Amino acid sequence: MSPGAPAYYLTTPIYYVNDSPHIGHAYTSLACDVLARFMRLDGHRVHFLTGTDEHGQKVEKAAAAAGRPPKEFVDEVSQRFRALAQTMGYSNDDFIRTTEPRHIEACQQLWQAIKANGHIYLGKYAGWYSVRDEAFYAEDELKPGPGGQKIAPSGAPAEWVEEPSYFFDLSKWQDKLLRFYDENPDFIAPESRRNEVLSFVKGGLQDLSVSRTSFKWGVPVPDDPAHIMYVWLDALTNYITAAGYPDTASETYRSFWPADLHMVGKDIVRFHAVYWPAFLMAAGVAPPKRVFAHGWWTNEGQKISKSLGNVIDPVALVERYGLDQVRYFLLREVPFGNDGDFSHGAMMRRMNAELANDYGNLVQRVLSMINKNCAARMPTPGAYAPADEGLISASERLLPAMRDAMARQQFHVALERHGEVVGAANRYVDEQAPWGLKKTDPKRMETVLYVLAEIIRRLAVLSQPFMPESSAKILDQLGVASNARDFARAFAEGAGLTPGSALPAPTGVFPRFVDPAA
RNA sequence: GGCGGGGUAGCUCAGCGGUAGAGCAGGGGAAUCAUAAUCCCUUGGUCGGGGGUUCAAAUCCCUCCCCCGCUACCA
Repeated sequence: MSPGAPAYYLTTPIYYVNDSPHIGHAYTSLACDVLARFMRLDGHRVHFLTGTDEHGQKVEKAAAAAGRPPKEFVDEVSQRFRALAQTMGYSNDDFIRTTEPRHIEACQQLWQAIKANGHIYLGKYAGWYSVRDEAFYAEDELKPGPGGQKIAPSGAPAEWVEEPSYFFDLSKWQDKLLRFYDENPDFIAPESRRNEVLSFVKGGLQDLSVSRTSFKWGVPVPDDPAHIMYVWLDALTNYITAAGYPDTASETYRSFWPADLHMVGKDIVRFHAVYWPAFLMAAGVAPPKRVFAHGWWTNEGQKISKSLGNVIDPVALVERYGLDQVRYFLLREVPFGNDGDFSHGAMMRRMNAELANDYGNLVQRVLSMINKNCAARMPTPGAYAPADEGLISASERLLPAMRDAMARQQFHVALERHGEVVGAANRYVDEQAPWGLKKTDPKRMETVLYVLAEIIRRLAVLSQPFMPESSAKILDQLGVASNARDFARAFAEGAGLTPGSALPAPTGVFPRFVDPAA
């Protein structure tokens, strides 16, 4: 990638090490991975970041329960997320851990910048706390219990506690945030989430407690090590840590910050779209360009929960259906941003109808005709007929169409456009009936098969971000050089397939799923 | 309660002032190169209920009924 190429920085949230990796994690990272691959192929210098959030009381307790020092404990459990990245084929450029020195330094520097600007003050954090739930509750959430006790919604007793805490003066940021949203209408997507954030901020903001003294496992507050930084100030900072902060003069920082996109689940929009830009503005750091909040999955129509025991393990899906098939399904099935339902039936329909029957079979029927009728060599085209031109031009319009969809994170639209060209190509095969031309007009047959091979080349180039392995197999079978698969080269003048070049025997790329139960 | 989104064919959804659309599922046919894949045609809806505006309303207004999200400091 040339040094002058435009930079593109995108992030997943850092995943809490105490969780087991599930489909939610896989989904967020997958969306980023596909976008990262797309942008790389489209000539960008991409920095794709993911990682783990390793601090907090729960981790401290879990480590203690396991009888291990916290650091040793997180070294082990964070490995599960790196393994997931491996299994799912993610192309992240960095994997950040909040326990790394670079991150601790960045957090403390950011804290000092915010404090130096007068936005952090020492106060007292007071509230109704339930030890059993490890959570604070608002007055109106509590019910009166026996003996004047306050009872939390969970049924656990709550007690009034006070502890010294540093506060961030979030209450002063309402107007600035609203102006920021107004000036950056694309900052929060989709629209529905933007509305929610706007109404939340318009409703008024309270100062935010940003330190704790009740546990130790976290980033120490500069000049007051009795406090550790609380939750989001620590976690969110990872995005600038990985860009090189506090070294704002570094090449990395100047290229990649502000980030182009923070991909998040809908449950954590507020932290990313309200607190984070406020923290950064308070420190004099530019806020990110965009936050996209995607939806959640249900399992066969059921809400997913640990207690129901219907958590979806992405690794098991990949073993059952195949990596590219799962990648395709997750991004094709649901308008990105909406909630979606994962079901075996839907998975099977997509992978059989759209991948095996439409796309895979298109490739297979064309390659085997070439193999059998053109002596396993790329056919030589004659002059193009209007039908040929029509199909070629449809494939040329596909890149800009997909680029536009990807810029808006509308993965399903990108795949839909791709599928439309697959459909057009299948219709073209039937209309041209090259098997009939074999006897009547072999020159024409060669032209038709060449046009089809060209269309397949472009389709495979464009499906690489979504289905890297399968697309590579197709491009290999067409004899496309591995350095000719980026968009600029693949769509350049004269980038077409070489007539007469020898081709390997075709092998199927998208197997049909046969249900053993059926 | 407040704010926001939604209720359209069996399913998932698009349409948002001009006499109802797509994909899948269902039915019929063509073709036979191919992973029994492909292609063509087709059944199917009083567009949540009621009222109103308009020459004309899924589409605008009013009202009622349902569903979902947000309504702050576990991540």
